Parts: sequence; structure tokens; C-alpha cells
Amino acid sequence: MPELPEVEVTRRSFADAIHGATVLALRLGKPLRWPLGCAVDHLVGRRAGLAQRRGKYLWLPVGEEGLLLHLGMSGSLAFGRDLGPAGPHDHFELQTDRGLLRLHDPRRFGAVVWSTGLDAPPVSTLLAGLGLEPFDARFTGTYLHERLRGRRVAIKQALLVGDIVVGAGNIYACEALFLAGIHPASPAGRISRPRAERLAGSIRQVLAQALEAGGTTLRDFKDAHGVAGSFQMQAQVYGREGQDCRHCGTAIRRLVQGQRSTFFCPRCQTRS
DNA sequence: AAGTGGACCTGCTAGC
DNA sequence: TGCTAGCAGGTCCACT
Repeated sequence: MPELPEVEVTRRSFADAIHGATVLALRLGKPLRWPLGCAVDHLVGRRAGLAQRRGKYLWLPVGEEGLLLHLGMSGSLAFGRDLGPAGPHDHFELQTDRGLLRLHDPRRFGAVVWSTGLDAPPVSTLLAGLGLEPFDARFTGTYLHERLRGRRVAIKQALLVGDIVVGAGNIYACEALFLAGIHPASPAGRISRPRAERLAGSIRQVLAQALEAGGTTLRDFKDAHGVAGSFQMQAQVYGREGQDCRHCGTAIRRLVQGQRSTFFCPRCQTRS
């Protein structure tokens, strides 16, 4: 579910509200991807800071320490004073004096991990190796071209790894490649300089548009106030197999790369 | 070292 | 109506 736009939309929807709140209690449901790493009452009495995002991770400072959150495939956060009783898929709750922060995650690929800081393990380990933020000024066509050099994997898969640039998951990688006119199976290392330049711009453009649209809600994504995204309405290729390309009318095709579906227009997207 | 496939877990939908 | 197979927004790990 949550790629960079959804995570950022989520962050913006609760960051101000929880900033400065005092932690009253913490409750855990079923196990998530990793154990919390501290006692459930460890953070009680400390104040939440301003939530930050790195890639698809969120970092919520609490006192001098903090919590790293990941929404996995099916996670979403809710924040409010009256969220009702916890359901069977609500696996993390942070009660504060300004409201309850709740992680809802049916598939439990998400995580909440305590750490003494962003630069301390285990968080530093999880974040090590992440590529540039797409809106970082250092993320240029030259950088992208340089980092793709020598890689034989398909460009679509190279983007998903996230060690070059973070934030584009399955939906936005497909959409960015469409915008750039690049076939998803093109070998990453054979992308020309000009095409890398275009792709870098397309990645930023797609993520910015999705952010503007409040993210993509395919099934159940909601921000912390329960608002759904609408980028799915403007998707050019994702989930549109068999439908007409909005640009040239050719039927959108689906292929499987690394056990994930890729959608593309066989006419608009070329290998060179 | 880079590339591949499996693993984690639950729910929904299409098809028989 | 009921069962089953296949699919889903992510990422880590073991193996070649």
C-alpha cells in the first residue's frame, strides 16, 4: 500500500497534532515484523516530537529517543481522541494526552521499533543503504545514470530496490517509467544519460502529483484522519491491463518482474 | 557482488 | 452457495 506519497500524506495528517503530546500508555496487539525492542511503559511520561519521514519510514521522536514506524503493505495510521475500541488488526496504540495514535495493519508486514535515536541501531541499520530522497537536490539525471551503470536488472526492479532513490514502489515505479517512455524491462545499465535525466524528472513528477492527490487508495489507504487518496483516478498504467493507453490507445499490458506485476504501454514505452 | 526466489500474513475476488 | 487459487501498496534473507 504505502509508498512515499501515502507515508508523507499520513505524516502530515498527524504530525502537528501529536507534536508536544505526552505519552500516557502504549499497547501492542499481535506481533508485527519486528519486536518493539523496549518495555511497553518505557516511553510513558515523555513528549512526542515532530514526526519525520525517511523513504517509507516514519520517525516519531519521543523524549530523547523515538519510534520508527513502517506501514508495510497494508498498514495505516489513525490519530484522534475518539477512535473507538481497538479492532483485531490494530496492533500498536500510543495513547497520549492529545489523542490516540493507532496502527491498523491486517497483514502485519509493518513495524514499530524503538530506538535511542535515528543514528543508533536498530534504526540506523534499517535506514542504512537507503538511496536519496527523490526531492533531494542531489537526485539528478546524472546521479541516476551513474548509479544505474553496470546493473543488468530491469530498470523497474532497480527502482524498487530503493538503494538509488527511495519512495517509488510498485505503483509509482510503473507510472514514472510510463511518463519517461521507458520500457520496464530495459536493462538498468543501458538507460542513456538523456533518458535517465527524463526518468529522474518523471519520478519526482509522479510522486509530487500523488502527494497532491492525497496518495493512492486502491483498497483501504486512509490518512490519519480517515481521508482516502485519489491518485488511482489519474494512474496511466497501474492496474489498467487491457484498457486503452490514455496517450495512444494501445492496450495496456501486464508482465511479472521479480514476482510483482508491472503495467506498461507497449507503444509509448520503448527499450531505447 | 549482483541477481533470484522464498518468506512473512491476511483478506479479497474471480472462477469453477 | 461454497471452495480454491491467485493476487495485493514492502522488504529482508538465504542462496547461486
